[in-house]
Amino acid sequence: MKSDRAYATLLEEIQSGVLVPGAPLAEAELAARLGVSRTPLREAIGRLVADGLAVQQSPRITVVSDFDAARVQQLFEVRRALEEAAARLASTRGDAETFARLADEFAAASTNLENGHSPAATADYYALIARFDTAIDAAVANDYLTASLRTVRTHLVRARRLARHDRARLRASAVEHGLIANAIAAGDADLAAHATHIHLHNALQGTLASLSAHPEGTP
Amino acid sequence: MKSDRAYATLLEEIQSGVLVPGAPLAEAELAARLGVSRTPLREAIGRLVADGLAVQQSPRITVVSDFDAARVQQLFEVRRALEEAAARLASTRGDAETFARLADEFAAASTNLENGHSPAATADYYALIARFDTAIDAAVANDYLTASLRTVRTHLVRARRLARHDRARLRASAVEHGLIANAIAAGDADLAAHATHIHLHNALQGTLASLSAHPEGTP
DNA sequence: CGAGCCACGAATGTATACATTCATGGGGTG
DNA sequence: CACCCCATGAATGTATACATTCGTGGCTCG
Repeated sequence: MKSDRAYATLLEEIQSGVLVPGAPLAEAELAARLGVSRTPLREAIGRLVADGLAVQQSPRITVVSDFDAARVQQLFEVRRALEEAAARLASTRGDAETFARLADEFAAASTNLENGHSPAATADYYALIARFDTAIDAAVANDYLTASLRTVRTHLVRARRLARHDRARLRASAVEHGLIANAIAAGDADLAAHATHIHLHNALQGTLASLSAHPEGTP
Repeated sequence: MKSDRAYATLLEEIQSGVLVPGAPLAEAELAARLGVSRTPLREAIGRLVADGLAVQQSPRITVVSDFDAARVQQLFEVRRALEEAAARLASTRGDAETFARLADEFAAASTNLENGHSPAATADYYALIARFDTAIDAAVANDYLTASLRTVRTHLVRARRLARHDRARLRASAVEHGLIANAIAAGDADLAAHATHIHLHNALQGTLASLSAHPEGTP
């Protein structure tokens, strides 16, 4: 459907920063630019508002939602709550084999990220995280939790772009994910939850540090 | 706006059970019944889908989402994660005076629910809970958490309707809420989180018990 | 007699025309 | 000269007309 394509395009533009926070989402202009009529475009904007990626600034003006360091902290408060719960539930319900294999992949990714600047290594790593997230969702088998996590992950993409983690942080992240995956594979809910807590603490610290280092610059 | 009214009406009908799980949301029929054209009605249905109250069963058929005991358990898993986190954050950030006063109101509600069958007492109690939720949201000051909790609360209304708690359960609930409010007022995050955990455990048990007692009957 | 295919219809998806509201700017008046 | 009011327009909100797709029913052929 055209409304799906319009939503996907606008989502990508917001996540990638083409549409910056505060940018107005004017129907006529976007409809012309995306080559659809206003009807499917309105539907796309409605979904963005439901996601929290856009907000109705005034009754007639919809803009891209704000996203700064304070918002990142708020996002991680929710992320901690949901991912710790998910890690606990996955430990009880998940398939040990699946998560043991993912732990191995995280170990491999950790060493792979050590070698020089393979430009694809970063993308590969994020793809691995996406597969890990999918495995968590499947293990937890809770539509409400999956839906809430989907929203968090959608916003998280914006945080990743702002932060631009260095290679060292990514390598540490891989190790931390390996710990979580192993804990889930072992069925140790407390360990999985605590490992998740540690990981999110480090991820938040790294993100905030990167944010204050390059507030909006390009280096 | 007409789309807002259509959304509010359909939301109310799903929450109250007029529209049962699996009921198809046909655009033409609903548009005629609600007295709006298909455009704002489509927007309303889109919002229901975003809330998870409706699902696209097939590419062309949207129905009211399922809701049974298993779903209630899933919902409470998310609710536990979010409300425990919210209780902790409110303990740190909340205004002690506000929550001390709410604790008093819960105490009063508890005794008020003891006296005979004042039919308005139940409605008053749910209104008090709504004010408590609002106070939590204000104290936490986290848009992402508030948004996630809003979704949970929306679904929770369906659970309440299925369960039809007895007076004793409501009285116990008031006492439990009083404990949470006092813990937040005292700034004791652990106590608030644990009191929330206990409350949600009891609320889930009560709901599931009521559900298995009257699976769908009218007594 | 059964199975498969075609045609028709009813539904959704999209585009566009119409209504409405809010903002802005210009003109008039105090 | 400044302030207020009204008019004009550009935006959104709504209705409707058009396009498209999927399902169903009946007909035909094996």
